[in-house]
Amino acid sequence: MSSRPRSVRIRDVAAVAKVDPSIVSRILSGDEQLSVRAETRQRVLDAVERLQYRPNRAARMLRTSRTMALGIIVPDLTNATYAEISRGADAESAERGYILLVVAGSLFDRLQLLDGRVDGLLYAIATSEPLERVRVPEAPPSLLVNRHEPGMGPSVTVDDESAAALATAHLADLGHTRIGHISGPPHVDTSRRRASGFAGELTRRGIVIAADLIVPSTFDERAGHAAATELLTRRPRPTAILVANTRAAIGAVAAASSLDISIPEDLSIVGFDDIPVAEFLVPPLTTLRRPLAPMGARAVQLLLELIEGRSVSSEMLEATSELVLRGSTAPPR
Amino acid sequence: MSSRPRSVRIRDVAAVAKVDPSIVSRILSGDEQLSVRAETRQRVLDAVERLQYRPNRAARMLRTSRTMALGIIVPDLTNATYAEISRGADAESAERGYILLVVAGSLFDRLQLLDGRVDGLLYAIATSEPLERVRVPEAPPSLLVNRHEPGMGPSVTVDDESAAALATAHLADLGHTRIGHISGPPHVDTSRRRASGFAGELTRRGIVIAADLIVPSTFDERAGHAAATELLTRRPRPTAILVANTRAAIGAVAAASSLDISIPEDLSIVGFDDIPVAEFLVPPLTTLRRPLAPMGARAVQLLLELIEGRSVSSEMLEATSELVLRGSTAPPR
DNA sequence: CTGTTAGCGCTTTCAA
DNA sequence: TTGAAAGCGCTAACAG
Repeated sequence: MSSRPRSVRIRDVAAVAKVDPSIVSRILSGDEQLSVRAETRQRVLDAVERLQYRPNRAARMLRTSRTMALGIIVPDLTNATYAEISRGADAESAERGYILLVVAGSLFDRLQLLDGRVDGLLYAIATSEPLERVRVPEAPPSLLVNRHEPGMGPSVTVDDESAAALATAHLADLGHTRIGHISGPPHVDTSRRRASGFAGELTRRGIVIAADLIVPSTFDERAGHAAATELLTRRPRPTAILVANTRAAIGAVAAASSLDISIPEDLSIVGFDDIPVAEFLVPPLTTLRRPLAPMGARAVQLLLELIEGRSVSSEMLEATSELVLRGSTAPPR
Repeated sequence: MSSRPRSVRIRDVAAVAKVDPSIVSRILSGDEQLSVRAETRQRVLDAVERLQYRPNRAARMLRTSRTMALGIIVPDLTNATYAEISRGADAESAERGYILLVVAGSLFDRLQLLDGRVDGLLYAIATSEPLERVRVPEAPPSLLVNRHEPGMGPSVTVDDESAAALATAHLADLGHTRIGHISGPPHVDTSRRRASGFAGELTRRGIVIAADLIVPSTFDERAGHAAATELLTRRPRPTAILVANTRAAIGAVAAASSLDISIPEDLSIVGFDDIPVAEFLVPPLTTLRRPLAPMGARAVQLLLELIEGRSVSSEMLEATSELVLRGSTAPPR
């Protein structure tokens, strides 16, 4: 039961350096206005070093009403897409002197516990989170990432529609005409933009879209498996599928295998988001590499604007998605 | 540039309820000692409700020297094993009134930014993080999870040795005698305990262990691919491989496929950790389901002990691992 | 059963 | 170029 040693306070440093605490404070926070003799500054720095002084975070927060932390809420930590978005957000946060805190789970549950710990919040929620409840009193400035929702405030997205069109064009170029789409939850705009890119490209090429070849799903393997099974029992069977998420695409590959359908001979598959596992599936998965990290980084920039009181409007990133060609796509046989 | 409205303070609530701020404070923090008239309590609660009062976190932290937050540092967010450990830790934290903050990256870089934001820290670092540097002044009470390191303070692990033995026994029972092991980094005790469980079980059965059938690797698909390629070009070739990590196992499956070796006919594979994707690989992967969430939960319990000043010793969980039989293992042909 | 008081450690405005 | 003073909002010991 060792009681922890009392920590070093700014006044201890001041005493050692023989200056006033306010001088120490201003030196340490890099106050531009301050003019101080080089020798005095050195004395202070030495004292800080010698005493191993670390400012008390709570006191600083109380005084400045700033936490210098940002949060990102993700539906679950298992999703590599969010991991990548977070990575970009994290790097940008660090750049700006903030720490990014990742919290998993439902937004609504977490808001109270997060209250007062962050200056702003990124919502990376592609799931069916009841977004209406987000506008609660304890919510700090916030920004939606990878999703846009009218009335929900500003957001950052990428051009999912063009990405879907790019993948669809690839499949059509290979000669596929009966192409299915396993889409995300229909109430999420990201899903709708992808579906519309898919349909638009087919229309542009004069390929008729069978309505029953678009099957909604969610973002995990099991749901992808179920959706693909449904799609692959349709007659005539699609010869290619664009899957709106790589985890679901993995499920789709498994479903094809259960049905003894070979990839890519009998079925081509393209998945959204080039997560690390994609390259090592059998066959390696052709994917759409969306600019996820840049999206996370941009989200932080905009959130910081918001925190500083400037108004911000929703943005779609200029950066485009790239098609990563691997073994899961081929001409129909 | 709208300046945010000044927030409601405890004294505002006190004024409305016509009591002293200290009464409000004690009612809200559930002070047992306090005896207060039911009617007074109600007046306070009503005022809190009406004013939408939320205590200022920084002030509370400053006063109590407690943040009521715990942190967990993971090497990267992409790893489903850590995600599962975090899930368990998160649930237990919530139970105890704490929030769990997840931070990705290198421990050493993050310590400063995390300083003062958490009461304790879980290190879920299976990588080659230079652990010596952990003992820096700004480190709060901490606990190692999924890894034990002498001199590094208390840890929580599970019985990896028995788990490895269990998987090895399964392979031997199927009739395999030439079994390889793709292990984790040799300087991590978790890897060594697995390798020792593997070797022990073979010895117990009188199976000779060829030293060149144990190949070290790290925890991702690419490394697993490389290690498996190495292993599968040995002659005579192993007919089964125990892989110390599921991401590496995925790489191993890919390597077998590149070499035209069929699973499970020509090669059986067992991976550590039953991550969601395992069930949907082709073939579905036989895995060891370690009690990851319980390990995370127990880690939080012990960390809380540590924070309360009690001394804690390293623990290995009683809960055992379970072998999840799927399609990647079969008798040798 | 309720109120008074002091102070956590810091930053910032103002004065010298 | 440096110092003095005030106060952020809360809790806890003590007093009544």
